[in-house]
Amino acid sequence: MSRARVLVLNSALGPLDYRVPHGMKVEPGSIVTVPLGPRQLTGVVWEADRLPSDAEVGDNRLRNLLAVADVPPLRAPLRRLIEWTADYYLAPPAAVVRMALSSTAIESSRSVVEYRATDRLPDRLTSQRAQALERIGERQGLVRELADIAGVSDAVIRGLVKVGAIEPVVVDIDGLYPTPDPAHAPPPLTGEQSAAAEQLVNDVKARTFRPTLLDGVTGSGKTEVYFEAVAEAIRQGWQALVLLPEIALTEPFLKRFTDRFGCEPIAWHSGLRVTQRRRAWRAIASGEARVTVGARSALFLPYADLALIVVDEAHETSFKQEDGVHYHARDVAVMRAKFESCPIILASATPAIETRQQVEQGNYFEVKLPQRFGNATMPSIETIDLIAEPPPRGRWLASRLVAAIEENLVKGEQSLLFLNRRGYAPLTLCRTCGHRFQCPNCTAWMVEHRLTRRLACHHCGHVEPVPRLCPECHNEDTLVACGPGVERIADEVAALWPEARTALVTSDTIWSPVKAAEFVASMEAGAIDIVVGTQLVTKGYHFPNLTLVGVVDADLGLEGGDLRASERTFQQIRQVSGRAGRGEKPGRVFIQTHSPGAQVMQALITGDADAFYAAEVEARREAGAPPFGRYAAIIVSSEEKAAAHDIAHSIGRAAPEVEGMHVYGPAPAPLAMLRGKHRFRLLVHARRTLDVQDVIRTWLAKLTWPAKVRVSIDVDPYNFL
DNA sequence: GAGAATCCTGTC
DNA sequence: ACAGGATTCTCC
Repeated sequence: MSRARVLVLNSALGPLDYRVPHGMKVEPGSIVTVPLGPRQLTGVVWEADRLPSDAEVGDNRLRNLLAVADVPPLRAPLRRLIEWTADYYLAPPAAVVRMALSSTAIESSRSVVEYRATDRLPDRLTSQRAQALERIGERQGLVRELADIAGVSDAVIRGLVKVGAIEPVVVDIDGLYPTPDPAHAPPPLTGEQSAAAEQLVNDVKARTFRPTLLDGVTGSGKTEVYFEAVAEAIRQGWQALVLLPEIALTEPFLKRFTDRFGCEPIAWHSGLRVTQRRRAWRAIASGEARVTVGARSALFLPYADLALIVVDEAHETSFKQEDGVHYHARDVAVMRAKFESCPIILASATPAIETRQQVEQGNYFEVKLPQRFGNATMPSIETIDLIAEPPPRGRWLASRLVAAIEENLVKGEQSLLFLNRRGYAPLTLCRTCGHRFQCPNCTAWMVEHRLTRRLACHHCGHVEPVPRLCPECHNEDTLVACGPGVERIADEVAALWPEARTALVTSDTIWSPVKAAEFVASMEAGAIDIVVGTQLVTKGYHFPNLTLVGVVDADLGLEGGDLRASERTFQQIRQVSGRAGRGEKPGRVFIQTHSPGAQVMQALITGDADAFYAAEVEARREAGAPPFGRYAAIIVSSEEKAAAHDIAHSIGRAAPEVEGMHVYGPAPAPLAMLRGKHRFRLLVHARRTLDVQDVIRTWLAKLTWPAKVRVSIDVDPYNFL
């Protein structure tokens, strides 16, 4: 009799065995529907010897598989990647496999009914109906999606369908995507660029695992160079994947891609509608989707014939997933390339120390682009010592920076002010009694947002209106905002230059690819003089008329002092500096800091990245920090403080004595309370060669804890908060 | 992860 | 003895 081991999409469950009924054909990777008690679940058939089950179940107790999905089985390289990820990041395999399956993608129907407005208006146009029709406009989608867009209930939409103001449209989900044309508009490349491109193209042709760091200064044309490798994959009829760190970057990327290849690639991100997602998934699995661009999650899609992976802005820390499975997309991408036997390109102007180290050790190859494209030169960089020349009281821009912006306005060139802090002020307190507004769910101050007139917690999303009275001493109008956020800088800019056209760029104002596109368009049209923005503006954009960058508070990233603080500050400021002077005109950068003598600041001024990195690498080596040693965090959280505390301590007491490993804590995690849960953290530090995962696995396997306590493990943590 | 089964505890 | 609340077990 034929049995199948199935990895069901439920992290709490181990693998389950089923009987394969007569006439049904399954193989490892097949996506199946299985019965579980009274319910039905989706799962993936797996090699039984690779997924040991905790207790063998006899043949007589097996139930039949219900159905096999009409999509290609997950291929072996992806299955190995899922196993590797679960193993390395100490996550349940089911949680990883879930990232590979878009649950809606595997439904068997070939078409789906969407709805769109007609030009007929209903006889009875209620306010709800009017609102719905106005907000829906030209859009098309499922009833549920249209209702969301319109801010009305499903019933309103269904009512409009009934009276003919909205009509159904049958959408074929397997409709064809256009194929990008490698010969559409190849750009002229410099000698340096073509040499780099040729190397990468050859790697694609060879179709073997080969990781390459594409190390090019900002504005050196990295994208144009790796596009040649993408072009080769398309020419061969294979697939390519480009990973970007943020959705905000996809819009400009799509435009550049279209200019080069004549049509858009497949975009994969959280903002996709259900049908778009389903269609993209199926096209990727069938091999029809030739080039996919996406955020982290695109990494686990079931590519039929993947021949190239590009990780753009590979140094970005947002590639590290901070909830669910704590994976680092850059590292997992390398593993995927290994399992798929294809080249991978890590592109960055400021590569991470870990990546440089891999080059150093000969594990990764390196292709360098040291020159800016065309006549563009690197911007000049100077610091402004906030102690020697402080801004006027209640202001945040020093006079030298103000003067430079003034000059730029007169010349008709654009300026950018960078401050990596959303909102108006990071802390609000009462002048009379000293009361500080803290989030009720987290150990964090409430951040004032003047645009929305709210106090918001940036960790859990809790919002409350800004009160007029102090909740503590009930005095009126005694609340003061402490410190600047981007909104406050924008206020200062408006006060200094009331006639200047300014734009505020943060995740609060640019929350969709469409918004990003609007911003880019008005920048390019010259309709903006001064941009004030968070890290959202530090990368990816190319504005030739932007010639001045001011870093409002360069010390911000150094606070907290985790092991990557200096590196991150260097990368971030170097990236934002790279926005200046990308065209014909030279760029200038001003860095406001309290410690202009600090090594990071000196490295930024002189541009001597090598010396900075050498010093950082030495410091890491001495501390046994990554990449010379490893960390893993064990985070114990619970709504009950005592429960979290007790379990954390019993885990600490059970810590094994292992040569080359040390356990710190437990201690209250730096964010001792997050989203209403109390958190304690143990930090495991180990030498590089130790299999920490295995140690932690056996260590925790001996312990039990009640369901109200959650224990999560973060291997190679980035966020020490 | 959900529903059923079982275990605990306070109250009469 | 028994409600009813919390916890644990079972799904292949």
